[in-house]
Amino acid sequence: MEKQMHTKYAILGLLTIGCQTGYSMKKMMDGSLNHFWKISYGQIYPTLKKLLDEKLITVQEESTSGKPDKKEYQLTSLGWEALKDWMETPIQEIGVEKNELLLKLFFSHHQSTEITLKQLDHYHSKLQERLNTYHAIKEMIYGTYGDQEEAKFWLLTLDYGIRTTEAANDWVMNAKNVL
Amino acid sequence: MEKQMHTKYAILGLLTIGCQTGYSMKKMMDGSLNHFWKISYGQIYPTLKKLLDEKLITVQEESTSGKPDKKEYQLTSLGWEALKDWMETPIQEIGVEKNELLLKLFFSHHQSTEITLKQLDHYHSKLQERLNTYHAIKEMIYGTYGDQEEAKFWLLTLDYGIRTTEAANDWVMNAKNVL
DNA sequence: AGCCACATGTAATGCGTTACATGATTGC
DNA sequence: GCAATCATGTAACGCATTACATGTGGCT
Repeated sequence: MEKQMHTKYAILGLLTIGCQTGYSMKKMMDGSLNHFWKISYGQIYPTLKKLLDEKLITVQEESTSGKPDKKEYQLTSLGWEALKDWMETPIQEIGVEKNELLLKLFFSHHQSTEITLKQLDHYHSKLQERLNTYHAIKEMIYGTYGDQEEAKFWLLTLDYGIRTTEAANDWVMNAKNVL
Repeated sequence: MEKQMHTKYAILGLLTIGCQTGYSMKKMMDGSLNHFWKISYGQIYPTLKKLLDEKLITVQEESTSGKPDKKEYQLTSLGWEALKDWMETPIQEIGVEKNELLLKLFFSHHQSTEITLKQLDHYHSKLQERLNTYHAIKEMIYGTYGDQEEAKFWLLTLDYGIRTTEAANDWVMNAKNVL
């Protein structure tokens, strides 16, 4: 198996939840997976081409009447197998998120406490923004997909974001007291 | 200012806390900043060269007697200024950490609950490992740097890791019950 | 003799973003 | 008429990792 190629499996996965075009994959990512995954067209289209080469997907070009070209992709049985294998494989390691605020804090000894507190406050407001976004997505999922079985899993991933962000918030509060 | 170039400021910062060689910078990163930042020699040495060009640092080559070449870098006043500016600039956005477990969970509707639970258990053990590492680093910092003023900030960054990892752990426990 | 820690560096490669380029359909 | 949404795609660039290449000093 390749090194990373998570993008590949992300796309295979998206094909199983109703995203059949590159465009709709991007939309889904931006709308509902944005808190733990991102993808750009610069990855999507070349990857789709690659997946075709590997026979993991097939395509049906729709050029019905005047409509623009639209390519609808489907998983092949090979594709399903590849996805299943990946889904069952335990993750090798938890990624390290680079955190610019922590990097700054790490070197903050040279700096006035006042400025450090300002940075923490600013970070707190960013976290708060993020929490608001998460709650908005949650409502959206309830509204738009509430009846679908998949929604359970989608809400779980959101809950992860909410809990860890709240923990970060608690940390900020404590850090401000310690300084 | 350049797009990202966080690496540049990470190196400037490391120069202020006693890491004067590329080698010791890497060691410090691996030992104490590993939970929120990583760096490789492939970045360090080219970046040091660049910082020299920009006159943000200077170098003293030590070739005393038979010893191997060793380059000790120092911040110039320009370098201090650049670092200070960066330290005071509020971060533009909180990074999105790609989370492979969440990606898998997002598509788990097609999969047996048994396998999903296995994935969660495995993730839990990874989180636990990470927590152990964090506590070990905490002890190390107390022991090695406990008297230095910087230690306060270093322990705060660790506390961030501990709190968010514990929150992730709580989430796993809850997710297992929900499934 | 062999291994580990110290120490520096480059080249190939991988992964991803950004900016660009194009064009139809729908709704105001 | 104009903006937004739908829709596909590429080229240049940036950032970082990995593997390679080299060498000393000290300890066992």
